[in-house]
Amino acid sequence: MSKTTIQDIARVAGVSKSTVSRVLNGTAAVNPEKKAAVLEAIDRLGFKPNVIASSLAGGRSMTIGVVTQLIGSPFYDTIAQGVVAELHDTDYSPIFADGQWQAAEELEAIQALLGRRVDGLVLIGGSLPGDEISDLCGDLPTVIVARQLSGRGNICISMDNELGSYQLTKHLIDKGHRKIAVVRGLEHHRDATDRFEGYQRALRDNGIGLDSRLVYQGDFSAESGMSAVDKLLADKVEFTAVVAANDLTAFGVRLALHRHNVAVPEQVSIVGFDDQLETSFTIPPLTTLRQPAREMGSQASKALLEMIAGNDFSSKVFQGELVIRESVAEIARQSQA
Amino acid sequence: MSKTTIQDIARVAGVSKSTVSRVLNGTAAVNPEKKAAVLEAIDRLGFKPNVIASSLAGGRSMTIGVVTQLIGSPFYDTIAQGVVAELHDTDYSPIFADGQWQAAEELEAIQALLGRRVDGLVLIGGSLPGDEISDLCGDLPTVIVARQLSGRGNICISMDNELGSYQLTKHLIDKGHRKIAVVRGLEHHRDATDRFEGYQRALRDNGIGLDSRLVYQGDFSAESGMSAVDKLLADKVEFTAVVAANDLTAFGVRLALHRHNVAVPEQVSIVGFDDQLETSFTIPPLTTLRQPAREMGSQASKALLEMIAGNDFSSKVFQGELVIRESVAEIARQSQA
DNA sequence: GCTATGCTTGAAACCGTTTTCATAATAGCG
DNA sequence: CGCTATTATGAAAACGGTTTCAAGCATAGC
Repeated sequence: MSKTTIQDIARVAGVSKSTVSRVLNGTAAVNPEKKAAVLEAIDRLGFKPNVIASSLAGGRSMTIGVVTQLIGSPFYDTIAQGVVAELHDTDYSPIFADGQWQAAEELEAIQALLGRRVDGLVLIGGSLPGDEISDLCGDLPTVIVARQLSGRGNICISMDNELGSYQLTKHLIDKGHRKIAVVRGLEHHRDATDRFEGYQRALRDNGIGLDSRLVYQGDFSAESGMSAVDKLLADKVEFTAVVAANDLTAFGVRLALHRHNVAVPEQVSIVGFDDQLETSFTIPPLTTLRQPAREMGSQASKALLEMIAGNDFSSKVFQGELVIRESVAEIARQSQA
Repeated sequence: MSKTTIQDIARVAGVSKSTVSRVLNGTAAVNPEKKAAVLEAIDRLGFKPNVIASSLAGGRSMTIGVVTQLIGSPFYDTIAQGVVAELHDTDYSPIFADGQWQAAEELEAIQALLGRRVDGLVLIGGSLPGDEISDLCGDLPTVIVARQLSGRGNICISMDNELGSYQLTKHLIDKGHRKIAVVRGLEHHRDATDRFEGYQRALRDNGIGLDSRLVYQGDFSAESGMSAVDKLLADKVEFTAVVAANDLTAFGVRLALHRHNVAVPEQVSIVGFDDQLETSFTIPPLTTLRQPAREMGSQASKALLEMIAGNDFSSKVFQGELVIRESVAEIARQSQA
């Protein structure tokens, strides 16, 4: 909390403010002696430049706006961490605002950030329409993570959810499964619908018809996984595997199965989506699809930095990685749950 | 990204900058007609005040520094969410900097934040000595969360880890357990040592001697939980329960036990610490101690806001809540694992 | 020895607000 | 109706830097 200003340094070092500013930013050569004097004054007075003043004068706030959707999901949290981590040894600081998965809140969050004159914006998830984003942000460097937006010129760092889910389902099919239940994620959530598409495509590609009794509308929660199993069992629909909307849902599925005394993976196989930390330690360890969340976050920051530097950057879609653990069993062609 | 300034508004509305500023902040009464004119101009030109300029002039940055320890722990993440959430509809924005659980980094993070002239600081966890913090922050409102610091005048929002662990261990003892293993958390980490203290006190209070073969030095990871069990079993030391440093460690313990075919809770009981989300869905659902992480975060913000407003605030220590699920079984006095 | 060139340097303008201060106008009061 | 107390308002001075501009000075070139 130094009350000393650049002016004080100038006086002590016997130079002008301009010169102090120049040694501070290295924007021009200064006489070594004067430079030394300035440096020594800075050190002696414990001077810390006021970033705010420098922002105002320089026209750049050296700050990056991050809008999150605070839902407490490990996936989104990890992305945010990647974003922050990548900014770590730059001169930019991340400043947060929450959108709460509601378009209105998100808009407000972005506007607040704009008011703070952030030099760039990273949007993690969210539900605001793409062109509204473009309108708001204008030519401000903006990156959207964990969301694919076809809108005009939006840069997105996203995941191929369809493919991931396809791979997962395909894996099950390869292991001999035919009656594969699915617990869908939140209705109208793009990730959820994409994943469901992948599930369907895998079925189609392998000549398996879509059985509507096997699809359950969940919401990414563990509870929805439990309900799905309860219903499946109550309705006496046969299934040998379930693809869950995400890992958390898979946890619910697994517990419900346990409650009903059906063995995993002997009687029913399960696959998740995300590869969150705990997933290696469930019983049995869960086969799932790893999303490179942290890397997506750091890519977003990198992209933003590039754009701020004037270079351009194009969207990037990551592919997940199938991580095979022990929740899927191979079954003989005609066995059932 | 409005390039329009308060000056433009003034011109359009036919008043002076001062008047515009006054209607913006309500700092003084202005003629209703002029006020209307100003408001209409603001609306028409889509004017958004430049927060940076206002910070510089006003001497307050309207920003709160948050230093995190990005370790990807759900507990700390949730605290951060609480902090952000509580700031949500104030005019303050949180600005993050990461300390990475290293004193040097933490110091740097705080200094960066100070350079940005934050109006308050919340430190989540961390390892910087208390008086160094006091030195750095001077009279800047500062709140430390998830850490107890006896230093001069530091405000802390913390958890009684000792008590929590005591309760957990006591619960086990009440259920008839006597040979209770413990997997300790990260060495030298205050939370870990406090929890170990609680474990010891519960033992002592119930006339049970401390058996060093039952204590394993872990590091809060799931892996350390697994190793602990492996070692216990390899050494053939008898135990009927294990208190894990946290939930994640408990997951590891549980999996290792499964690998060795020991039934939970029939043969061995487990308790965790944290009550993270997934904990309700493990097999069996884990008995643990709930830490009010989100609430701690929001309390921190509240405290800070109070302090900024000039009111004072005193430290607060939360008590966890024992949440009993199914990972602990009652055992007859002499049965063993 | 004199001018052209380049490098340092300080003065001053500027960034977009808030806030103080003085002034003009209005209201209150006897 | 005159005088004071109050209120509304604008001009101008901060806030703490960056940046433009012109001038000073030394060196190099011829």
